[in-house]
Amino acid sequence: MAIKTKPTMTVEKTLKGLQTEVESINKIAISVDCVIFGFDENTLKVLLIRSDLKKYKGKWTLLGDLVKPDEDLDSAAYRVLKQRTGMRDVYLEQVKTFGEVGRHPAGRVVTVAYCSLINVQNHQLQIHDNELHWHSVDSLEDKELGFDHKQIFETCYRWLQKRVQEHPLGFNLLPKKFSLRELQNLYEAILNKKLDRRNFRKKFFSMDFLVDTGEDEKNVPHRPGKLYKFDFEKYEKKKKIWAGIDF
Amino acid sequence: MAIKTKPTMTVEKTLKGLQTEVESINKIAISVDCVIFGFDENTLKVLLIRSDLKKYKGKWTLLGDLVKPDEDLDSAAYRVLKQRTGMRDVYLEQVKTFGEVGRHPAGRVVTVAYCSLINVQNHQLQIHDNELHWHSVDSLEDKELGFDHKQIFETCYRWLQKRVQEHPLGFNLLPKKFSLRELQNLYEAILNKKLDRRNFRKKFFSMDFLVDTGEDEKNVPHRPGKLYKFDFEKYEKKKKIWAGIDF
DNA sequence: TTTAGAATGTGTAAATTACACACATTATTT
DNA sequence: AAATAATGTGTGTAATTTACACATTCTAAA
Repeated sequence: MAIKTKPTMTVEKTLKGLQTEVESINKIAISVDCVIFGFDENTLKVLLIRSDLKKYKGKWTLLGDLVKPDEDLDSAAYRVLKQRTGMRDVYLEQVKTFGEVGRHPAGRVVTVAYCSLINVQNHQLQIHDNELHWHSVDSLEDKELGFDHKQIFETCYRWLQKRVQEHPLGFNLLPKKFSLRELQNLYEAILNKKLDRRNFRKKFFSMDFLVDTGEDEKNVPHRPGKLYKFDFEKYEKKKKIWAGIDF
Repeated sequence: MAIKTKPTMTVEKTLKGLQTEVESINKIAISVDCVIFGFDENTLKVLLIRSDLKKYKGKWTLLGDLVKPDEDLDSAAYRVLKQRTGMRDVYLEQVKTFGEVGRHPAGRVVTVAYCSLINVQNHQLQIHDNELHWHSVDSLEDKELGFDHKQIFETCYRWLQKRVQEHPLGFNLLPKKFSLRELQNLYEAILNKKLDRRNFRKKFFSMDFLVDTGEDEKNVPHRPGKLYKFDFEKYEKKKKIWAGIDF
């Protein structure tokens, strides 16, 4: 290909000059917002907090905070998570950035949305704020959220629905050891549809990442199922390259 | 689930107060960077420009700019694209945000990466900057880019490879009317592997979104192929819900 | 202790989809 | 007119997905 070009004066910017430019223009703040999913009572839930902003008084919002000047984006998201839930070592992944001019009433704030998956069983006692609550994903359908957080939530939820079918994220929502019924309940809750039990089992067994712990469920009012754990190491070694055109 | 909670003093922030907080903290600038793909001479290419920063003199970089305080992120990306290539109505989608503390030498700059796909044929005369050039994706492998742009490019390229198999983006890289060979060449270039011609055709015909224009290729030194166009409207109506657990 | 209930655990046949593969056709060029 | 080079099409096989039913095991209640 022949691109027609003509020489131009190239103005070389100095580091100093650009620094000034940066400082003069940065009237934009940046924040992170976490869509924190949990799975409990066979229901997919999201952690929300009451807005501390008068304008949105009474409205539920995602957990978020401004990013500090010397802080990585991921670290900021992680900090929010730790501060609000007391949890460490949780699954956290960036999903999308929302930056419409009018999205925040206090001025220009661009926010980076993160999706987090936590195991509610291990950590339920660590939440100490009265205004922090789990909401079933279903119940959000007709709930208004503050800011553009409804839109952010929906983006992250759709992201999760797709992602969970291609990567083994779901296990982050379960205890280390889980029964296949629990796993299926989780997938049914996330995807919001019934799955065939036998085919579901076949699918997961054929992937060959589930390890039989030798233990059974305890305290269930019926025949206990076997408990499995997910072999992340084996998965990392064997994971597939995506292939196949399909739309 | 019973979350143990205790009442806390909730400090209600006023809009004014938060505004001050935002202003005091916003030492972070935000930019957009565009990974602009084109397809020419059966090769996937990326549009790069010479860094205007002394530190990266001589290095190629992505096209980007700081986001203005009163400008949406998407608009900023679109502006960069229009300014540098003179093109309108192009495919543009946000991919990921990069915000590590040390990523920019001039200070803290968080950048939102966009992927753009353009039809080189329609627009090749619009590029007027001598320091703006197409680089084959292959050739980037052993080229150093300025800033963290190599990483950004790689993220966007992998994103494209996956995305193009699930959504009809690819057509944005081709003329409105194209032969199946061109389409296959495109996919082979993006995915960097040979595909079976018959199965490729079968696949696309069975999706039933290709419309026979009745025209043939012109000026080819062999039997001309039929020209097709993609029926985006039909696609929008019929598009599938993704299904199938697989990892 | 017996029985009813409820969930676990397993196999197979049919249908669909993916893959490998070969030859006749059509236009161009010499 | 013949050689070349790419287009255009079909079929058999393997792999995957889907639909579907019954015996087993443990719990809880009678």
